[in-house]
Amino acid sequence: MSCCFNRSVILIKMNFQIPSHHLSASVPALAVPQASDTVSLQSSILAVLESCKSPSEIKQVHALVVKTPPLQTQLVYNAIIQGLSSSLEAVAIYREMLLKGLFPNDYTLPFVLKACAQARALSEVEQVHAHAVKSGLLASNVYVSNTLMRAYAVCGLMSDVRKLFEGSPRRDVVSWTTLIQAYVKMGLQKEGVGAFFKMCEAGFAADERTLVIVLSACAKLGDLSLGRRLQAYIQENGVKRDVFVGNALVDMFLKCGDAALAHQVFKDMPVKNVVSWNSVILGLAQQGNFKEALRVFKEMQRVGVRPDDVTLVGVLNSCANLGLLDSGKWVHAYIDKHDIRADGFIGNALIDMYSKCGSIGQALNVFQGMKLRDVYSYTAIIVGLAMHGEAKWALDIFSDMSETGIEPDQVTFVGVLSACSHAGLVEEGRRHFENMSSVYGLEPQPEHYGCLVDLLGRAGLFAEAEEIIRRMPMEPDAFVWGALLGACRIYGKVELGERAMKRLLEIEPEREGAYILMSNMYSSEGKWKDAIRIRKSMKERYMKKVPGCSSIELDGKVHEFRKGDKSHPKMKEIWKFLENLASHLKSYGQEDI
DNA sequence: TTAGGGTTAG
Repeated sequence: MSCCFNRSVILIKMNFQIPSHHLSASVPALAVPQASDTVSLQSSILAVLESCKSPSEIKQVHALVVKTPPLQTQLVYNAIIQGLSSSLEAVAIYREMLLKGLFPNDYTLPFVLKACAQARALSEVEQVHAHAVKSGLLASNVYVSNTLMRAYAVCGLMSDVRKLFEGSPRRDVVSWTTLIQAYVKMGLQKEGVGAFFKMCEAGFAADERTLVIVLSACAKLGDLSLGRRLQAYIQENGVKRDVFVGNALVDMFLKCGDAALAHQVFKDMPVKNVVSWNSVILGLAQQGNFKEALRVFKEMQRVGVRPDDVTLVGVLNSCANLGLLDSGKWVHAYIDKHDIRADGFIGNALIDMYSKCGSIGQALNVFQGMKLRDVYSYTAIIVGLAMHGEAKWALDIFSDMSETGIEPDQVTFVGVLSACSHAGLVEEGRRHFENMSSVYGLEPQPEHYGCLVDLLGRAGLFAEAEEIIRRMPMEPDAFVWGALLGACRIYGKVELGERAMKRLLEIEPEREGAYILMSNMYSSEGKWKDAIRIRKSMKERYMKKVPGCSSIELDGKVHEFRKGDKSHPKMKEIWKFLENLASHLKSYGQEDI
C-alpha cells in the first residue's frame, strides 16, 4: 500500500491549520505507566486511550504523544483520530500524523471522513479523497469508499456520490444503502426507490437499515402499494423487525393514508419507544384526526411513556385545530415545568395553538418571549394577528421581520395578504403582492392570487380582480373563484357571480358552498325564482349543507355546537346571551350580523 | 478499533 503512496503530494495538498493547543503539550493529567521498551509503551498508551471517556481526555493523551516521539505510530494516531472523529479536530490530528511521516491506512480514513462529513467540510473531503485515491485505499477498501460516498452525500454532491458508487470495484449492502439514502436526503425519493430495486436485482439482500430508508422514501411519496410491497419484502426476506423498522412502517402507512394498517403495525410492535408514539400522534394530526391523536397521547401517558418535544408539538397542533385552549395551556405548563425550551418547533406550535384558540395575547407573549425566532415563528404570529383582525399589527411585525433579515416564504405572504384584505388595505396589498416576486423571488401561488382577488373584490374593484384572474400563469383554483363569488355576493353582482359559480362548480362540483352563496345572492336581489332553482338543483344532486360546527372547551369539557342543533342543555341561556350581544352590537352601529 | 436507520411547525 505505502509503496504507491506519494507523501509529497499529500503534504502539499493538506493545508489544514493545526490548532496551537495540539502542538503545545499541556501537563498530562493521566498517569501513563512507565515502560521499558517502545512496544509496551505503545500498548500502554493504547490502553489509556481506550479508557478515555471524553474528547478532552483524548487531547491530553495526544499532548503526551506530541512530546514522546516513540509513541508517534500509525496505531496510536489512528486511536486518537478515532476518539475525536466527531469533530474536525480529528482532521488536524490527521494532518499532524502525515507531517510526522506516517501513512494513513484503512482504519484512518473512515474516521477522518466521518469528522469531515459531520462538519460538512467539503474542501477537506476533497483533499482526503485525493489521499484515498493516491494511497490506493479507495480502490481496495469498501469502508473507505462508503464513508467517502457518505461524506459527499452530506455535502449535497449527488453526482460525486454516484460517480464513486459506479466506480467502486466492490459494493456491499452499505454502499447501496448509502446511495439510496443520498437520493432520499436530496428529495429524489423515486430515484432512491429505483436504486433499492436495482439493489435487489443485483442480488443483494436489504437489511433493516436499508428498509428504514426506503420506507421513509415511500412515506414521502405517499405510495401505499409500494408500501405494501415493502412490508411483504420485510416478511419474506426475514428482515429483523426492530423498533426502527416498526416506526418507519407506522409512519409510512400513516403518510400513505392507511391509518388502520399503521395502527395494526403499532399494536404488533413488541418494543415501542417515544418515537413510535410520536409517529402515531403526528400522523393522526396530519390527517386531521385530532381527537384520535389526543386519545393516543392520553394512552401514552397512561402506559407511562414520557413525552418529548416532538410529542408536544403534535399535541399542541391537535389542541390548536380543536380549539382546546385549556388542554393547550396544560401542555404549556408541562413545557415550563420540565424546562423544555420554547424556541423552535415548540415555541412556534404554542403561538399557533394560542392564536387558533382565540388567545392572541398569549400568542404574542410566547412570540415576544422567544430568544430565537425563525420564519415559522414570524409567519405563525402574522397569520394569527391577521385572523384576529389585527391587520396593522401583523404588518408591523412583517416589517420587523424584514429588518431582522429573516426571509419570508410563501406562507408568510398568505398571512400578509390576508391581513391587507381584512383591513381593506388595497394599495399595501398590491405592493406586497408585487414584492413577492420582485424583492423576495417567490412566485405567487393560487392562494396568493385568491387573497389578492379577495382584497380587490371586497373593495369593489371587480375589473382589476378579473384582470388578475385572466393574467394568472396557472389555472385559477376554487379559492380564487370562491373569493370572486364572495365579493359578488357583497356587491350584488349577479352576472359576474354566475360566471364565477360556473367555474367554481367545474372545479368542485360536489361542494355546496357555491350554491349557497349564489342562492343567497339571488334572494337578496329579490330573484326568488333563481334562488329556488339553485336550491332545487342542490337537492337533485343530493347535496346537503354540512352543518357548520364550532367547539369550545370549558373546565376540561368540550362543548360542540352545530347549525340547527338545539341539544345543548343550556341552549336557552346561550340564545338569550347571544341575542343580548347582538342588540348590544347593533347599538354600536353594526347592522348586519 | 472502521461505513448506512425512524418522528418535529406556520
